[in-house]
Amino acid sequence: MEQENKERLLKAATGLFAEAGYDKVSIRQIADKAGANSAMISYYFGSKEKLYREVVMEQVRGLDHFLRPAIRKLAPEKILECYALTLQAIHAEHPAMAKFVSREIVQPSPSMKWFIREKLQAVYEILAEAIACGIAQGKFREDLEIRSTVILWAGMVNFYYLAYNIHSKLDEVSAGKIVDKDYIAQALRIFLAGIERR
Amino acid sequence: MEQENKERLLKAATGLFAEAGYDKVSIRQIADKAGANSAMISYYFGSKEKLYREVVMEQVRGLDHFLRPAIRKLAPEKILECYALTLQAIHAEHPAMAKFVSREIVQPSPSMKWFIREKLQAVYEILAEAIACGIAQGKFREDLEIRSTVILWAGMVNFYYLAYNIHSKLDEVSAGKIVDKDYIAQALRIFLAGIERR
DNA sequence: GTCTATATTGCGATAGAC
DNA sequence: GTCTATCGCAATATAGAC
Repeated sequence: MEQENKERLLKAATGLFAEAGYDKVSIRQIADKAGANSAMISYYFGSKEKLYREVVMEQVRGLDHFLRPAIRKLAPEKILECYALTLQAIHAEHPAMAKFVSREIVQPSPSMKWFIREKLQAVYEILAEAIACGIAQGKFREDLEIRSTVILWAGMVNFYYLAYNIHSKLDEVSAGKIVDKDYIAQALRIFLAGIERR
Repeated sequence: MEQENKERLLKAATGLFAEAGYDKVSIRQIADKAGANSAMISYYFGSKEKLYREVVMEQVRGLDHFLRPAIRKLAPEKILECYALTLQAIHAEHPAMAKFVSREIVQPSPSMKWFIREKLQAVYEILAEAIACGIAQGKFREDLEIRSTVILWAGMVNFYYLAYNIHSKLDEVSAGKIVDKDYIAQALRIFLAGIERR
């Protein structure tokens, strides 16, 4: 019961930060949403920035699933798929989370640069290795420039979550919305068909 | 000579906003960079927000090249290419510009929502029509879900600029950087190969 | 641990001299 | 048109009572 407040603050902060970003959210808003006092943020986390840091770290930890050593042993196309599925899983757990991760990719908070850079570098290296490996195995086209190819795949996957608020409102005429799973599946189909050797 | 200050403020604001975003930039910073007085911002633009609005509008106007009526008459794959080239041109003119456009796509400023939505809707419709048209002409696969396909292409193009600061520092070991033109060319090759009917 | 009250800072905006 | 000085506000952080 004692730690309940801390947990509620963390949860409230996650939702608000994800929705509106660091600057647009005040510690009072967070405290209100958590049903706690704003002074509790300093008490538990030290400062708003440290709270934010904790939130981001918790979210980005979702990427660790993709960073398991076992991943590197998969077939190249499976590695690409796994990256997309990991982000999808993060997003499924809480619709605001992947947006969070993506936002930190685009504009890392100053105090988190080291952390983000380290994570992204690791993710990048696995994807780059997968592409290189696929080329070496004759599965992917030889003329692929590896770095661009990695960014392309990251773009196809991340942009969907980044722009979620926008595209979910576009084209409202047509029936139904895009389903995450279908989007990812189609992305993978198109990308693999696009880089496959023929 | 009289209007020089206004112009310099606009220029300084563009650079700073593009780099750090609206919230992280103060009117005093803008004035300093422009070598002007912060009171000049109210004088010329009315408020910080109106200055921002002017900056965004000027940047987003770059998209108008893509919104020319003549575009719709091009072949589907040419339309896709034109979208990418338009963003590339925006970016080439000033390395911070496309990032700007992309950021407003991801998180439109409250006061600009109407404007952004309108522009994006128009861009989206042209791209969606191009995809639909390509399918009808038997050029693209029939199983493509149009909305997802549009977002995929937008993602491939936009994410490159969004994440520019990051990926330009990744993989520093390898020689040279990715050239915008080459990235776009490869993106188009992969995407078209990925959606083409076979 | 929790709350109130407040210290402190930095911001956007403006009044008014020149 | 441009500058200085300052107002008013909102935000973070903290001291101190309970």
